[in-house]
Amino acid sequence: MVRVRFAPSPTGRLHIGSARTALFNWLYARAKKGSFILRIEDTDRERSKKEYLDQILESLKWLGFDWDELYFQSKRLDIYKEYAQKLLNEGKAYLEKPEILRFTQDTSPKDTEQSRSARVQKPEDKDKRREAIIFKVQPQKVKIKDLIHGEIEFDTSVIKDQVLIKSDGTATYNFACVVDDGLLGITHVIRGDDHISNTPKQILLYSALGFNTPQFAHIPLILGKDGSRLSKRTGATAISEYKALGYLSPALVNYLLLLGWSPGQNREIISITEAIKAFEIEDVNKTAAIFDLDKLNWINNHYIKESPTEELLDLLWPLLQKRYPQTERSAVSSVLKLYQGRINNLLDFLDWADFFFLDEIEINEEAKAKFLEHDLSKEFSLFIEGLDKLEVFNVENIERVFRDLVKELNITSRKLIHPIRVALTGKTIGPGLFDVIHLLGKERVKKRLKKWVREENK
RNA sequence: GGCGCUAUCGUCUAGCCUGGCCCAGGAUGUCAGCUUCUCAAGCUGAAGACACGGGUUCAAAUCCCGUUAGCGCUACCA
Repeated sequence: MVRVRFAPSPTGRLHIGSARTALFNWLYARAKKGSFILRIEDTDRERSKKEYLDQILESLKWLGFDWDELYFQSKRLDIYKEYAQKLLNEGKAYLEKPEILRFTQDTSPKDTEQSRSARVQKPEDKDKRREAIIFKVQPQKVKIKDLIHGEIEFDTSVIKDQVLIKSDGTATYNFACVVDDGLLGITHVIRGDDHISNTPKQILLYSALGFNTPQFAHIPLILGKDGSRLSKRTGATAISEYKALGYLSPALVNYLLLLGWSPGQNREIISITEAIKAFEIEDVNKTAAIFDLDKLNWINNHYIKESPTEELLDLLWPLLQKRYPQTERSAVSSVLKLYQGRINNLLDFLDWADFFFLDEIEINEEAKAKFLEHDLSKEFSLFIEGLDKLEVFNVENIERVFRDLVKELNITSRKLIHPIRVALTGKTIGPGLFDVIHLLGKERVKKRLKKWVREENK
């Protein structure tokens, strides 16, 4: 029975990279009909926050990654101590006073003056601090058979003795991780590339503790546009941000799937159910991938285009109410339909279709200069007259009125179409003009056109 | 510094294990054309890559060695 886990720490929102780790774990569990376990690594009291926990859980749900079991490390502190004590009793670990380490260890390049002083305890804490429990690292060769990278060999003689329990009584990441993975019977550890170097330390711990060592699969990291680690600087990084921007969950999952894995047959669009069938962890790439918003947009556009309008409206509705509170839901559907396939995300719609929701539209200055600079009083008045005569105000009739008028005036249709669009929407881009006129309704169209008719013609 | 990971179009990738079908396929993005009332979509086309250097071989993107570059770890963070 396959048992995998995803172990986020609630020190921030769910990151794109973490989400992909979660995805591959979840996918593997579902593909192998195993269990997907969620473990919250909240041992760092200072940085762990309830709101982040809620956010992470919500994001995972939104993406559709349901979990079978849930654990909190903060509730397992005694267990870690117990196992550390066991190693102590067996002579595999020893106690050490906090002071000693501080002055013998400062050899790493990143160990600046600042981080060093940050680590030094405050004098008043001194008495409260107990000795740390340290694991004795035996020099040996450790071989990992990584499902993605193949065989990796480490010489543990270059690894320092590892702290198991810090002098504040809490467990370190590497120790808590191994105790939990061992106790929870994790069979496959699927995690980010950046943990490869932690693996030999953990393997030593597994055997010292008498646990079975799980299989490892280290998936590559996701990088930002500039090739550095994905950070705020390079764009949105949290899943919740993409949700807020109006990206569809299946689209985002589809995109994440394509990052480092390929379903074969040159397929780009794949549903999660199909992915479960086709997924093999061994097929995951070894190379770090750059997060490309253009392609995400393309995929999202595709999913929006394919979605039933009503379903899309369900997703859009909360955003819409926020921006245009007066709107009636039943009126939106037909507008949205015209924009499906034109927008890359739901937020685009709110911007592009604003003229439909606002009474006073904002006219783009450039568009105005280009299409409304000369007097169109005559054309607009005649068009309004034509519309007024219509018994049935539908797209067909509107177009007929327009075509007749153009013929009568002996001008090309584009000479009039663009100015009317700008007058009605404030923009040069948008859906077909006759659809727009029909959607806005006769009264609003007349009102907006009349604004451009000079007094003497009214 | 030490240890480790990685290296195919700008980007995501197929091919690599099992050398020839690859003067490297697809997608996205870019550019051009068609369509058209604009935008988007759609269709057609163009440009665009095996990091570098050595081997092995009749034959190398694919196997071997080296170099370079990027990244990770090297914490009483996770």
